[in-house]
Amino acid sequence: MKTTTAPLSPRKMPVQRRSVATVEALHTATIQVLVSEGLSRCTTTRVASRAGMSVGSLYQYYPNRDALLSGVLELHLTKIADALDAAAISARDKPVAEMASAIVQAYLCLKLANPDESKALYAVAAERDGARLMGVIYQRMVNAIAQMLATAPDNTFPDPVFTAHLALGVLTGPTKAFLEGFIPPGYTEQFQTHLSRLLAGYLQGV
Amino acid sequence: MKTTTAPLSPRKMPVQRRSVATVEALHTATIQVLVSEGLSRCTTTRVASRAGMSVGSLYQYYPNRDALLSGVLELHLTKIADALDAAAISARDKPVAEMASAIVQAYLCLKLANPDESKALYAVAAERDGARLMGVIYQRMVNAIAQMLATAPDNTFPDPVFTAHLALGVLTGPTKAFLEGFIPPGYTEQFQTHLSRLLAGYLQGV
Amino acid sequence: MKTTTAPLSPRKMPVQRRSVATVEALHTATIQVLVSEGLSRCTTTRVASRAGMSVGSLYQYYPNRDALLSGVLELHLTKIADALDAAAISARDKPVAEMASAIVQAYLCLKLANPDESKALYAVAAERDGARLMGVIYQRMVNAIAQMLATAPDNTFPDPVFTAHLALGVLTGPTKAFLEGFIPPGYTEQFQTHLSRLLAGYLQGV
Amino acid sequence: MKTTTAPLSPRKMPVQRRSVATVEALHTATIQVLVSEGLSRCTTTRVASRAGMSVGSLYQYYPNRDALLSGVLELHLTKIADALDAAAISARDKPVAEMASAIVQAYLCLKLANPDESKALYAVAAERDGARLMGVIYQRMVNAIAQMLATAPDNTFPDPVFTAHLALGVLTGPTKAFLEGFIPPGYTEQFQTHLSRLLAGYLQGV
DNA sequence: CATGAATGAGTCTTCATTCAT
DNA sequence: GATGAATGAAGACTCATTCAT
Repeated sequence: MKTTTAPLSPRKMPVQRRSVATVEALHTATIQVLVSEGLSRCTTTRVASRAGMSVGSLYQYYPNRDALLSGVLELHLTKIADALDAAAISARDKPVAEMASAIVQAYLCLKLANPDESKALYAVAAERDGARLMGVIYQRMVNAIAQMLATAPDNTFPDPVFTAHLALGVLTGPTKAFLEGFIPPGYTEQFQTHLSRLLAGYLQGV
Repeated sequence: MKTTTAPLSPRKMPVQRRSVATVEALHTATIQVLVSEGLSRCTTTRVASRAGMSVGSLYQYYPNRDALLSGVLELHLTKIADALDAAAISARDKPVAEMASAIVQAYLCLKLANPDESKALYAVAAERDGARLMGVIYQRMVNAIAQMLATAPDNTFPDPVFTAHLALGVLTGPTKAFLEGFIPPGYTEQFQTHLSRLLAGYLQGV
Repeated sequence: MKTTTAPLSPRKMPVQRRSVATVEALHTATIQVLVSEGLSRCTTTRVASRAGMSVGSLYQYYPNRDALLSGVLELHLTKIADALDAAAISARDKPVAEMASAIVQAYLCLKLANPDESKALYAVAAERDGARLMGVIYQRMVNAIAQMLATAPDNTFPDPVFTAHLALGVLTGPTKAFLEGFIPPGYTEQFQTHLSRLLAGYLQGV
Repeated sequence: MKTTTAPLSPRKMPVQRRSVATVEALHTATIQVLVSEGLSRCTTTRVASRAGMSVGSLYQYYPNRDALLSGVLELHLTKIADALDAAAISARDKPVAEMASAIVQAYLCLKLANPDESKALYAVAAERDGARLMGVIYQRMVNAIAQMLATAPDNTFPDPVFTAHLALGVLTGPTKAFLEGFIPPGYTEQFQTHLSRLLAGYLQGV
């Protein structure tokens, strides 16, 4: 499928290339099925056929349904953690207000970029395996934030990790409400502004 | 469901009593199974037998599995919304700092009282039907908060509903992290203090 | 299915009665499918439908396919071991020639009574789980024979267990050939006679 | 299968050499997989990869899974039948005691040489196709023994074929018990002696 | 009303086999 | 010829739901 015949090094790449394309197709299909049918009706067969392949092929790339779901979730969470990481590093030694808006921006930017994906994955993250994964990535993000906070020139945090926990919670909570559609989409602008302000306020006041 | 009619005729009492007890047993059992087996393995048979009855009896009280799950979730969410409602009403006309701690207190008090229940229900809330329900209750809570905010003597909110959205997000986000065990349980004390301060800071600064 | 409405104690028996009948139906069906389709095509669905029930019902009685197959095999082997046991006990203190014909008779009697069953189960016994089971029952039979041999008035066996092993092998080997149809069915008479004589000869000569 | 033509043209040699080697590799791999995974998990892919080749290549040598399994079984049985044949021919005109030990020796020698192989193939022989094959080879062996018996100088067999059947059964039964590990390996020595004596006794007494 | 056996649709997963490269 | 990805039929097993007792 999708035999993107590259002009360069046409020999060995195909294997890699096809794999990557296939995996991507599966990810996309998984999210589509998740969105359109919900987690419990997101079956391997359905995902495979939405991805334009047979079940058998799906199992060539993922050992089982959980692995597929976890894989998709992991990719999503990793992208966000990476972005947050990068933002947290860039914002080191900046005033806390800038730190706040840096991570809010990084987090929202990705989350709101693919709202469907984000929303669909909440259910996956809530299941057994998903929660485990969440925990791991969550810690990564907390650490990134904590380390950033420790460099703040205009404030000293007695317990940066704990503060980071709250900061991350402040990010995730309202964002989820936004993605679930509880907060009307018209508020997008304000949403980001307020979140930054809210977070900055907290960080300054600790 | 099955609103066994008014408590007028005393002859019906026993029946209703039994019903209520049974429904309660089912709720408890559901949560236990949810905790021990996870959502996907939370089957009607398992719930029924954990509740000490037969599947058939379960279906006397709930028309199907989804209704059972929704029922449990609804009860949980309603309790919280009620508590929040009450707190929001009590805190009217108080300074925003008091408002903040009032709703934080009300929310946390219930959520942390049955952490297992709360945690188990995240998965239920993430599925189709659960999300619908969440939306409804969420709006209730937002409204409660918004109306409270409108009475604040020390601040005027240009858009109380929007502010309420953020406020609620601030409550849910960190709390979820806490319940999932991402934030170590040792922080319980600090957690509530910081959450109140965080929220108060925001409400004062809007 | 097969509501053998007994006249006596109609209340609680049904559960037992139905179970027994159902299990029996499953055993019979299993053997029929084994005979007609072979082990690899002996699927749970096929067995269930041959037994006149749904797959689900089958799984109410056996946790999985292996358990079903093992169950059928076990019943078969146990019947034989029981018969052999009894024969071996009866033949204690008898001359070895009588011992020989006693166990040959007991073994053949059952094996040849249901040749289809016996034959069909060879494949089951050859698979993983079957072999384990075989080992257990085999030891039982060896012990029964060995203990019988130890009481022989006209011979002393230096190692009755080992002799019993060979004796049992002498029973199983030719019998299998017979059941598989390698030895023409016309020889039934002679078969038993020769087997007894063969065994007696060995036991006398040790 | 695929009887790669005679060794006349030397140009073909390499090809044939490769074929033979490949087939051998497949046989070995099949037995290894059989031993380690059991018959039902002995898949073409697994066998191929254990043999260091791709599934596709396997299908170059065998039209399907059954053919592979049958091929391996056939080779095994043929080796034994050949050995028995040879022994039976060599023992012609010898006293029955010598005949007995000749065929016992020939049979056991091969069977015990590769106990894993022998044991693994019992399951294959028990399935549909295997049983057919068994029948064919079994007849060959019976005939070989019968013809040998007919030349015995010290006994006259009224029905040499029938006697051969029993004789062969006496070989296979205890041997299987031995290979399955039911008879402790320590008895190897005695096993052969007793088997010979047992068989000789029978042949003399007919 | 309670019970729990029966049902069978629907899942996940495996594997023999093919065929484009 | 070799390769191994793709296919999809088929099998094991589960579970929501019903209904006879």
